[in-house]
Amino acid sequence: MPATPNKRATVREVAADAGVSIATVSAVMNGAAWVPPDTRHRVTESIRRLDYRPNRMARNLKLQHSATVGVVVSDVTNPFFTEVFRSFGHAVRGSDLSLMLVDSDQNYEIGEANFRALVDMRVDGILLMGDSVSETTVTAFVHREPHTPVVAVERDYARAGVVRLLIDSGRAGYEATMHLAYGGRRRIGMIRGPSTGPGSTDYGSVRRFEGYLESLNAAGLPYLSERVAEGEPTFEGGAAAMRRLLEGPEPPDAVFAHNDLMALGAMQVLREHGLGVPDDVAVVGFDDIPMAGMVSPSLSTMAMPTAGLGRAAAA
Amino acid sequence: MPATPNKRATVREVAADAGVSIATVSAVMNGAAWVPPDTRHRVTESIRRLDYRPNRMARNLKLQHSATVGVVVSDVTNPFFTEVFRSFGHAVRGSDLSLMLVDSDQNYEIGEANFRALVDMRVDGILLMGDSVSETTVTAFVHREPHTPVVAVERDYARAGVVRLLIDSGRAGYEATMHLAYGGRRRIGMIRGPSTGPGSTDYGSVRRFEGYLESLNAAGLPYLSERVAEGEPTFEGGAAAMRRLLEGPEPPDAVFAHNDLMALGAMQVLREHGLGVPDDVAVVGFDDIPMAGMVSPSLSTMAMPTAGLGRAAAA
DNA sequence: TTGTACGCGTTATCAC
DNA sequence: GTGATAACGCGTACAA
Repeated sequence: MPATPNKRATVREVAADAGVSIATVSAVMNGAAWVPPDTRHRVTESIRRLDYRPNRMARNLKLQHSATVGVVVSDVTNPFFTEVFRSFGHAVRGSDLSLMLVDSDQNYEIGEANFRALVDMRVDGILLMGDSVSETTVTAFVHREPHTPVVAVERDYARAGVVRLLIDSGRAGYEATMHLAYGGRRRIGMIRGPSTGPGSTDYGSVRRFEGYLESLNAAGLPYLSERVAEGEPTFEGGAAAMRRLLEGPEPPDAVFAHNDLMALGAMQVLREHGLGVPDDVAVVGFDDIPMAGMVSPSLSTMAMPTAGLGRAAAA
Repeated sequence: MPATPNKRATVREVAADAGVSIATVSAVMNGAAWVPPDTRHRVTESIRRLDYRPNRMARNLKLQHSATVGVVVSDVTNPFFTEVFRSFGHAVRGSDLSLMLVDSDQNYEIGEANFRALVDMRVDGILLMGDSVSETTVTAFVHREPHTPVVAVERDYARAGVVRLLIDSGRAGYEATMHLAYGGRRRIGMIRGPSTGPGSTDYGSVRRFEGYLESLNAAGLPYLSERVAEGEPTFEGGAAAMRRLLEGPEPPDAVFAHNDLMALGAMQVLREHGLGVPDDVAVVGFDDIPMAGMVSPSLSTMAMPTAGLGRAAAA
């Protein structure tokens, strides 16, 4: 281990130690080719000995950027989001920017704060997952800072200049429901995401529901409002919604859930009620999180992550 | 929406707009009590109109801190970690510091890079979850910067001055195994975490195994090395380990897994092999992630998160 | 080739 | 009460 001084070294100290000027040190740090080998070596040695690391705040301030892309996610607990985050990380591996994740805990207020914090920190890009920052905030930012790319997953910031990564939720919802209808199910219910508050403006939230409706119609099945329950896009939200569905006079024999987390919650409740899955009630999820493979039958959709997100990293 | 100039406003512009000096603007921003109401109002108005937001980089540079605590996690995909992260977030809610999560993707190199990035960014605290940054790195940092608290979850940085949050893994491992023995199981195997590379220095990794051994001994059961398989602390790691366990001449009739993710992976494999859980093979996990409630029988341990972590936030 | 002086946007410390 | 001004640490023209 080096001499470990009590205070962190600055360029100036390194320069003094190496007997050169700060300009030279900076040149060495940035790998300028025109520094004489012996000088370069002396500087490198001093850097090592003093364990010098450039102050990132000062550097960022000067350079006007942070070499960082911020990711704000509405629910860090949702495996789908962490999975996308992970593949996004793979996509930017190699480029020297780092990824920072902030969690909004399903809360608009926190989401906004997170977004602003990222902006104030001069991140070089922002990735939005789930619904936790308002359209007006994003629009205002994109308008002011057209140079920093903003990409949103499954969220349709219509009027803003943001890159949108969308699954064809309408079609997927249609097919999921159709799959159930072909399976002979007649009382197909749906557990949908929030239609108000955080999550309500998710692209998928409305699209998947629309797909469900269309499918019902195509299959000649009636739409009954008591067959649809909504809730937070979480395990608990799905469980609560399922409970409500079970309270009706004629409980569904199949359920299409907004996402896998909700589907899992629903299955939990069904099991508690002694109902067999899929014998008594079939359940179809959405997102294809790894955990989905653990339970009986669960539809797999979605295909975006890595590929589409790698593109976003380019900007 | 305000006038939205193309460039972000600085203190100077606000000062000019309000007809005061930058010192006054700064005073207003920081809520200094001695600014006359009318002046304060004029400044506030300018701030609003110009949509001024202090440059966080400059602020941090001056203040020598970031009002941020960094969390480096070895596997963002592990629900246990995100769950702890979430409760940590709850604990610091209210205080005005923000949480930033970086993922090491089960990789020492990335983990080190993440750690350094956080350090260079002058975070006010670091939370380490899982094993992805070496002891020497942490020790060096703590030695140099004794003022910034470092807390590690389930990782024993013995010689460093870091706050350690540990579950009594030895005891839990003992009890989990004992539970299986009482249930009449004789061929109790274990799927343990890595004994080398990332994860190998996890406190729990060695402790849980020790607990398993002690329990075996206490129950008068033999320890057979072919009953123990190790792997990465992931779903896939658990699955692969289970497969290896099944290849032996006398497969186990019960398995204690290092964590829930591995336990889930093991159950998946058992199901593939047509083995009943827990009839043919009982499985006990560790961590009590929400998903654990989805499957047949799964031990619940651990109790730390919010409480213990709130304490760390204080520093 | 190397040294120097200035700017990045804030905050804090004095004079006025 | 308010306004200059000096840091904070780094990058970089520009001058030597």
